[in-house]
Amino acid sequence: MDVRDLHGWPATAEEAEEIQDRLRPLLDLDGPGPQAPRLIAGLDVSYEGDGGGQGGRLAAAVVVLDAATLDVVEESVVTGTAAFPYVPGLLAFRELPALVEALRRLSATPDLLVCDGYGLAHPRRFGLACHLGVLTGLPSMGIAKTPFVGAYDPPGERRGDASPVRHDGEVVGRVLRTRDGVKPVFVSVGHRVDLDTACRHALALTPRYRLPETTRRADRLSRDALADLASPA
DNA sequence: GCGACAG
DNA sequence: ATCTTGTCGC
Repeated sequence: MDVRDLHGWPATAEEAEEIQDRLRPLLDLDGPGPQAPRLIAGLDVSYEGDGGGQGGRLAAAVVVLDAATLDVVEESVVTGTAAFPYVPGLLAFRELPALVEALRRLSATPDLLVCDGYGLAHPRRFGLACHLGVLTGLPSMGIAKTPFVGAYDPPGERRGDASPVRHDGEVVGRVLRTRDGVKPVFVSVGHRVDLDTACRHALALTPRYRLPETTRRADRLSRDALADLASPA
């Protein structure tokens, strides 16, 4: 049983957008959110072949880290198929079923979910991080590698420097420099956490590299799972 | 009307 | 996301 059986699944972009509009009011944006989480989960999905259409093979990974040491506490990875074609703004409908299943197989309950992509900084204010937060009830946030919606001024060159991302007259996220002189990342809240707290977690998760350890670990795990699919050990 | 467009 | 060679820098 997966999320598609619970509420059906959109067959068209219009239906998908309706679902986002219907779930958005369920978001908790009051914050501040977890200040000292013990377990932080990273989520990522890898695709096989041309990862643009629907039905292609994929691997969804969740890696739970000890927030204090960034050591891996638990891993979960599932293979499946893309549940929707890639459409900017509708990424969640592609990856949600596999990600939710991977989360379901976890024995630990994370205090925070860190997604590879956006939360509130989304055309309809309901990116993947928001959707996962509402479905699980867990605090969630997104860290994306490239710009999507909104305008911003380039942040300063030092780690920790940041500037707001504005869209339709609202601050929907923050461009954050996680390493000195390296291209910044885009942080936005998902559910039950505020932007300041999300950025603090983003910095805590990047002691060495531009991308957070959560997504680095989940990316490697999902990639390896796909490789094993092609040529099992 | 014409581009741009998370992963 | 994935497909791919070489190249610059620590």
